[in-house]
Amino acid sequence: MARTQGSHSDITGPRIRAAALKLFAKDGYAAVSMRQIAKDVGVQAGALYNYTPDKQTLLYELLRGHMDDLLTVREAEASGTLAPLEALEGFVRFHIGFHVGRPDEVFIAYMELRSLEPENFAQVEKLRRQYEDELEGILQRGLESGDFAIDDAKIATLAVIAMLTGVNTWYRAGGRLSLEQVETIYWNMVKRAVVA
Amino acid sequence: MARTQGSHSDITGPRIRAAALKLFAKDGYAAVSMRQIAKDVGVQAGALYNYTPDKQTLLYELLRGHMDDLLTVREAEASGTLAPLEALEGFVRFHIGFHVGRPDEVFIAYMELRSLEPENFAQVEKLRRQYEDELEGILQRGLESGDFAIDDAKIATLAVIAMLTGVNTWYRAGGRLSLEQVETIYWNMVKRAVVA
DNA sequence: GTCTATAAAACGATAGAC
DNA sequence: GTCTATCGTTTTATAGAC
Repeated sequence: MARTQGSHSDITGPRIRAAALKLFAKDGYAAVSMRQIAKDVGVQAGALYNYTPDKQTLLYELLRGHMDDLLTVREAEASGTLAPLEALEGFVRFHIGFHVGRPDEVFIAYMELRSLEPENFAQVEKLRRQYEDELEGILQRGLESGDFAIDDAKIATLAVIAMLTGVNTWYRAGGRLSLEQVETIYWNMVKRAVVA
Repeated sequence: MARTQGSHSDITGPRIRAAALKLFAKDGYAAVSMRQIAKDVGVQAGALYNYTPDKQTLLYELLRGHMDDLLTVREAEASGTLAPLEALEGFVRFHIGFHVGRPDEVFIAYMELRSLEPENFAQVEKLRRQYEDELEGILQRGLESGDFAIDDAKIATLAVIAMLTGVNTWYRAGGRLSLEQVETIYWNMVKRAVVA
């Protein structure tokens, strides 16, 4: 007989977040009900409220956690002492590698920003801006050193990030190209687009 | 006294589509109720069903109409006789100009694809693919003629479109750069990224 | 900590009067 | 063609038993 009641506080919390992440990515925050999340986890809807005060907080914590991960992992890998060209290559390869490894998180981080209430939106937006600022700094340094030839560092930043994040719309592990090959193809395009 | 009843078939239909477009873009299809759309138009919810059989069809017709516009306008402007370089420049400038002029349509065409039921999704997706194929053809021709130096025409297609569509996330008419300047900045980046 | 049960509100869609 | 009224369902969130 399967147990239908009992204490599972250690595992139910993460399972709720995993289910919410998967369902929000597939159907969108507004289209997913708390009952669907509960069913996916294997508990009744009321039990979810032992782990989150409401649905909005559940979304916010997913997006906030994703941005925290992004900045933490990036900080551990980045080096401030590289020349602009090497710094840019490092950023491009990092961005692709990090993002293709977390397709659901990346998808909701982009698609569900508007589902956040204003205060939550502002928090997440600040972190996203912080991430973009690193790339803009690299491009600006390369522009001033003469290594890069771009018309506008801010626009180039947004253009490069849009191009790189687009990988997630088609890349699937196990396809005809390895991750390293994909990184190299995109790095070649970025390099040619901005390097003098 | 404002009239509260009467016949307005000529204008109510377009007003419903305009309101739905605006609200879907702002809050997302699933988060917008028929009552909200009706309120924005200035009619009662029941009246909407004189113009659309259901909410899903309303979304489908918006997305379908946008893709039809895109392909129709593009067909009128495109020329099959240009050399790869000129054809590519024409595509880049067209894409940016068309998309920044229709921010709400572009936004829902991308964000609400998943809100379409399978048959509707397939229809819209086919048109999107058709649009991408023109760019892929230009890049493939340039690759074969030796005008372009890219690793993979399909990936370059997706990379260029992702980069160009990203303009919509930040461009606003009346900002510090004119549309023509923005087009030129992006064309410079695309040109350098793919031209041999 | 999870269950069952339910409160209170909102939803998509329809019926019938005018 | 639009209105009012409503049906039947689903929603988020809570209360209280275990």
